[in-house]
Amino acid sequence: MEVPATTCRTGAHGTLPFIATICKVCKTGRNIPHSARWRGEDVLTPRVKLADVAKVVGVSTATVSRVVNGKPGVAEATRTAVLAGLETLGYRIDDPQGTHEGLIAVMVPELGNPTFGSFANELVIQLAAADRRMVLCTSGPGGTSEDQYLDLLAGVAVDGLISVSGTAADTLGTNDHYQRLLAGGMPTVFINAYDATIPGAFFNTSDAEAISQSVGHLRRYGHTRIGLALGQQRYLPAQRKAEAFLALGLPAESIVSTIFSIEGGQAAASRLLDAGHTAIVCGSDVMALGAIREVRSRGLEVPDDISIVGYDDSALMPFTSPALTTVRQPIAALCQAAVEALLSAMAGAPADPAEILFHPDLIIRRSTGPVHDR
Amino acid sequence: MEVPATTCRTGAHGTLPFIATICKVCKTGRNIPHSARWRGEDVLTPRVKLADVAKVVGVSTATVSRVVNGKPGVAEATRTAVLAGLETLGYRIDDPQGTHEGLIAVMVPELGNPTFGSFANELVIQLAAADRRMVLCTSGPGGTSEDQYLDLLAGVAVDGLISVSGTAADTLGTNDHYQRLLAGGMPTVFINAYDATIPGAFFNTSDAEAISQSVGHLRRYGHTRIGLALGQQRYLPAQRKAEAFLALGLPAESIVSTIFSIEGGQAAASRLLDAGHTAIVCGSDVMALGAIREVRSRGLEVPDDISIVGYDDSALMPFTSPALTTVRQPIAALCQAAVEALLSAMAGAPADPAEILFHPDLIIRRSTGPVHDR
DNA sequence: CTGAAAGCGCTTACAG
DNA sequence: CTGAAAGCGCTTACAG
Repeated sequence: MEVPATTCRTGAHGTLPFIATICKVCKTGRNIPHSARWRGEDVLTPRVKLADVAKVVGVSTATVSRVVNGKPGVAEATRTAVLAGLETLGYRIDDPQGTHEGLIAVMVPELGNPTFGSFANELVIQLAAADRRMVLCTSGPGGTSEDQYLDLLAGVAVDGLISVSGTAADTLGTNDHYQRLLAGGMPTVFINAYDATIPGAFFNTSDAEAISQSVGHLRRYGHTRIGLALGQQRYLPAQRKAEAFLALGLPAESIVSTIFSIEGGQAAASRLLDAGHTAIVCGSDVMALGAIREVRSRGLEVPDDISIVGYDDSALMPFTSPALTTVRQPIAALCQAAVEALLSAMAGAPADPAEILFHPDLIIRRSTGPVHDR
Repeated sequence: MEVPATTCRTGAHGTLPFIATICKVCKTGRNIPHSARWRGEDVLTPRVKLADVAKVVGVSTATVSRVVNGKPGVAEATRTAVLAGLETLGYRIDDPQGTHEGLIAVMVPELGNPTFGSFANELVIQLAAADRRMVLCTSGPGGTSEDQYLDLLAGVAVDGLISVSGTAADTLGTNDHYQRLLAGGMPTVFINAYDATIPGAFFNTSDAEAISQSVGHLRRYGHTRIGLALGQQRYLPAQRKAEAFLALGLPAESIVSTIFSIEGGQAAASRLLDAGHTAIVCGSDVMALGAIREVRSRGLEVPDDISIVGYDDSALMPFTSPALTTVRQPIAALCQAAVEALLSAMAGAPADPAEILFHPDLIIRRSTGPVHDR
């Protein structure tokens, strides 16, 4: 099998680094696509023509053409014979968009946070049940950006998009890519994001509810100096949690924004502990683990000295030390609603721009307890 | 924008459930692909023809054709003018394979196990550094099967494949799909799998080394009744760990195979504890957490009564109760080697079928301790 | 229902 | 280096 030259179609823009790459200058691929090779097509033997099939079956090319294109006015017997001929000769229909089975793309931030893995898992299952295939686009720091993925999707046969905690949750920055995709009619649905300028369907866990459950639980244990450790303030869930926190009569000084990671949780906890808080509500379970680490690094104990509440109820949280009290996102319900909305959008239903809030559940484990004055 | 009818091209096989689905009977899509809509093409206005461009630029269709196809023998000035004309009129080249930028597909089992999330994260980063885009195919129970994904890949523009702990690690069952892809020249690379009948490159963590480190550590603590809790025996890593275990002089009765999950770990531990073992080496961290749960459910403590060793050193294991002693897979090194091999295969380097073993590290935390006779 | 033939969009020797 | 013209594979009125 001959390896085709690795230049773009024009041949004018130098050699391309890899086979089947498109040329950055003219956006054109090579003449013989590399993918044709592993599809098992022999690029050297000419492909089957309509005329070949017509000759074998003993009909005109017109008739074969009609069958291939599903035009009416072909006797059933003839159609069957032609279909058989197409099959045996291996005639391939030229589909510029790439014939495919309604592939769904799912955008998720980095998979380091197990919650996003759970969303992905739940979505494959739900989509598989609807006989859909899903492909995951993970961005994450150091990886491919969400915008790069969205550009990519324009060149790949994708029929629907589910975005989980994506840039549409980022209150800074524009969502041009999503705007363009939606304007073009790409069925799209969002989980844990909201952008009023995007006419999409948004399915979110209620941050207000999560905060009120967490704070209520701590107050019942007698805590009054309650801190809130959040990730980047530019993300909507962080903003909403902060608002809900203030709405409960707690002071703005008790809110610390760092980043959504173990280190971020530890840093936020450090400042909140310095300020004399006896309980900390965290923006994610991962941050909560960082907060616990900070408490212990000071020779204190959770929950004897300090209570910690997480958010997400991600996998394995029952096994942490101590088992984490946290607010469970209703992942299955969220995914089910999102998939349903996506499928109906794909079926042509008119877009119904709205935000639907889902109620979380407080899962009480061992990281919270009665206040203990220090 | 008109929504096209949702029937296949032949129109003879009933209505398709969704727009842009292919017909199960004739494998044909509809006439107007749905994807054309969100790409912003107006399906109702005819597309730009070569002749249109020729007229505007003031050359013959032959010249435009030459430029589009990169044929030689066009004056540079003419070529530039034509390229400009193509651009302004928005002429689109019909690329049946879908022009794309060398997309890489990564197959991973379910993301419930954080280790697979870590592999995915590491691979996006490494591929992004090489200016490659990656798309994740998660199988997992209840989801889309690996074989379904592999079939799908034949219809999508994918230029390379990395399979992590896939069916090629399954010693039962055939790997026809991989065989076909590889035979067709699809650049493919495997992580944590091995199938001698596949002429691919395999990058694996040494199971023998992992077991010998774990057992050695426990023996140093005085344990002699050491059990091994594994997942399905059909998977190669389970088989290899069992072999290594026996090679260390430990009895076959001390090996229990269940499944790779918390429940599997718990069930295996239950049988091993009944048989009087004082330490259990597990096939994954997730199984180890199940084993710890079983120990505790019997009123015993880890590591005071029973020592537990995990495998993977997945995310968050330092935060479990107790922090898990485990064997760390060298994920970064494994991914780096796999990506390098894949890129060179994509660049046309001859396939180099071989298995390369990577050495793991024992991470000693708090779930292991001196033997304590019961 | 079917085919001969005209037509369409693109490519490619051939002539200059 | 460029265009007129023949050719290719497919589609589509039109005639029967």
